[in-house]
Amino acid sequence: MSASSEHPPFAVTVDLAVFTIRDGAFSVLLVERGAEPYAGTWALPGGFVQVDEDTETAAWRELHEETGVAQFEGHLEQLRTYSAPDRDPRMRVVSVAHVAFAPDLPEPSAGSDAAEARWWAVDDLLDVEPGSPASPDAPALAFDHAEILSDARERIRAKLEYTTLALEFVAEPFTLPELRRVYAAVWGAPPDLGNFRRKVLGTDGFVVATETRGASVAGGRPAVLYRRGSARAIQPPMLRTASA
Amino acid sequence: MSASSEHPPFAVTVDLAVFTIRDGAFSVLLVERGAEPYAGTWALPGGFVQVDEDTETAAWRELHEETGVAQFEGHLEQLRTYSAPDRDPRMRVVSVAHVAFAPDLPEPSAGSDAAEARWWAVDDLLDVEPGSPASPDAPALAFDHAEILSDARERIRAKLEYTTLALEFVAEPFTLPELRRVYAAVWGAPPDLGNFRRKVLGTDGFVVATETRGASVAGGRPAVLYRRGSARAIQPPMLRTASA
DNA sequence: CCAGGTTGTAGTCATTGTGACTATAACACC
DNA sequence: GGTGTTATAGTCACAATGACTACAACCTGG
Repeated sequence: MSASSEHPPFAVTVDLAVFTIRDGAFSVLLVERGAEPYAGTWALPGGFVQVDEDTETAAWRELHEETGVAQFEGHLEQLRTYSAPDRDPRMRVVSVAHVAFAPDLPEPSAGSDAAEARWWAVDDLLDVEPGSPASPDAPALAFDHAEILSDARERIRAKLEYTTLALEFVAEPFTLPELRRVYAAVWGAPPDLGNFRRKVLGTDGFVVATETRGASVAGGRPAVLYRRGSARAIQPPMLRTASA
Repeated sequence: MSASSEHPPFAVTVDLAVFTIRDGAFSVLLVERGAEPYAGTWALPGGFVQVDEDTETAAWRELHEETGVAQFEGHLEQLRTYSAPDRDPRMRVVSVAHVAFAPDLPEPSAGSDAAEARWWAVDDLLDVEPGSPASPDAPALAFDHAEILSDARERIRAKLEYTTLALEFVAEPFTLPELRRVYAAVWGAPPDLGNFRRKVLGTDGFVVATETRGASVAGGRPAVLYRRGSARAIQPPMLRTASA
């Protein structure tokens, strides 16, 4: 890096898009802001990075603080960094956004400073197609969090195609229809039933069958129970089709 | 974000992995560091982000300064952010790495503070497979730049599969064999000749044929000249095969 | 206890795309 | 004009997919 004479001080934060599936809806955790700016509006959870942390450590820490879940079972990865000079009116802030996934989590305890925290259906916050807020009673998100959320959703939609990331959204043991509902929730439409089964079962290490089978849920035939396999990639990918 | 009492000051930098194809080799621009730390070693170009810039603007600015090319024709995108607490011994630095592509560029003028700047074949700096430095006379890179470079290469290798990004490495007009050499250089082995043509020509908007054809280069049949098309995605992707 | 709705599982078939080839065309140079 | 080199065109078997149909296993209500 150049020996430019000035290196202005920045504040570095992490923002978290924490996703889960709740009642069949692809949902994200938001906190209501208690302080200015944007007091009273909803925002992605996050916080300042400490001096001795990298951003991923900070993200894990904030995740535990905000969700109150000590044993967070799930996945966390960096999304991208947002650095528009005017994105925070108080000071010069650069935010490293992260994405996290988890099976259905309990309703979160209100965080330290957050007035409230709750799950929101993503489709109520964003347009179905990537764009600006849509739903009438949807809250406008603070800062550039609508953009972050939109980017995060697109990242997940894409990753479901070529990774086994959907497994992070289900608790073991699970059934194939349960796993399929993850795809349906994230993509907005379910993949074809038969083709989905063929693909999942045909991909070595995607899921591991157990001997047992669950109880019938809604009057139908009970489904076989599975556990997560060790495979992380789906090759060739399972594409979301335009139709369904 | 939480109202944590402390928000320690960080320096924010951008690091750039600028790639081109030189003499058939996938190459990256490095600068020799003139100042401590790591004086005398080679590093990715980069610099501090100014107060009124976002990181992408800073990356473009540094790119112009380092390459001396005012009219940089190419593509630039964010890679990811590196934030290990000890990555810079002087101070707490968070670096947002970017990746840039360009057709063959002139040998760069030495930047402001850089003792020297030149192109290096990426395969001389990194192991062929993602990992640590390999080549015997390869310079060890400063900071965590070997990791950044490795991540950048993998990003590009992957993006060639499902985007038309390879077009950014060739100057118009170009021939299909020229475009194929881009894939060969980045992937380490050329895609099958016939299948490559079928895929490129069969993807609407990848390339646009011109009437003219070039001169024979090495005693062979002259190839038809093409221009970049408007398509940005390749669907389904052109996969790099294990064989070639 | 049987009928009918509901859900999960198994298999089919035409179509598309690919990997691995072979054959032919158009040039340069000797 | 032959020979080497490079570009272009086409073939063929195989893998994977999208869109289906048929069947199995469970529930509940009459």
